Amino acid sequence: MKCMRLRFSAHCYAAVPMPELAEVEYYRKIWDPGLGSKILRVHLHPRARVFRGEPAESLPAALTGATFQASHAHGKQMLFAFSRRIWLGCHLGMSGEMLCLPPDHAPGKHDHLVLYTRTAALTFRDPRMFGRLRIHEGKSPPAWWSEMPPAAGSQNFTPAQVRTALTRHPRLPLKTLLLDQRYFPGIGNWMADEILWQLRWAPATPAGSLPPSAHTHLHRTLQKISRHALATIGQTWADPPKSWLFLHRWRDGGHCPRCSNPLTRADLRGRTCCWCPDCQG
DNA sequence: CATCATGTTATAAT
DNA sequence: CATTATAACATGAT
Repeated sequence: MKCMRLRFSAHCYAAVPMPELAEVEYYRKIWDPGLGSKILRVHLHPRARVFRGEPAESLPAALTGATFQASHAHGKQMLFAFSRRIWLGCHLGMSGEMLCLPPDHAPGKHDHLVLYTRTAALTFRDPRMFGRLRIHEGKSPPAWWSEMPPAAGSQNFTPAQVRTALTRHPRLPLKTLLLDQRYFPGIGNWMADEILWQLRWAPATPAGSLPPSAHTHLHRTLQKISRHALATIGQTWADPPKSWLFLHRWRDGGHCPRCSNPLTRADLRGRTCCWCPDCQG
């Protein structure tokens, strides 16, 4: 449970996995102790649903004897590079987790992939199996990786990218659109709520109803929140400031850190949404 | 036992 | 065809 966020409630601590942009960046680094090491053995989970159509059976032969060379994160995607031009893509889904365990670790019920080095067991664990592992062989990274648009924290993230999303989907609620990884890679449920709360915009606002001047505001807020989250959660799992919605939105009964009025939590297009009906009326 | 979960995707509907 | 809406996926915590 070491890698899970601990969150205080009235009577207990609860473990919560939260695989959005900054959390993914944090998890990416968990395998770092294995960098430069040779993979001595590969364990595959017999069910391995997380491989979904990938030739998982080929992995042990491909990776045994290979060297773990580098890791990258982009939005909610991770990419691990090995020698022999082998690449391993990883998405944490809803409950995925990377672990670096002792080299004698016996694979658990939800450990879908374990790479054993001399000193560590690099593990991908995912109880709900909404996560995904992908295999690629080649000199360059796979297309699904290279073709992703810039993430919101990146220098290359442009107001034009925001404008395209808003104009192409004018009837979608802003909250729903912000979760679309084709335009905003890495933005997940808490980040989308945070962005709209900081902008004081109602989550259900149709994307097409914003004036052009608002596109700039949205672009700026996306960048600010992404960069701040990467600098805190992404580095040390530290919480963002208490003045953000972040710490107040996880359960019913929370209060707006700006106006102290009760927050609303409700379903919006199939996802939990939290907002301040006063600030974001 | 019932409800809910911070993600994605196939399919249906507009 | 482009966009939008919904259900399904699997498991664990409360």
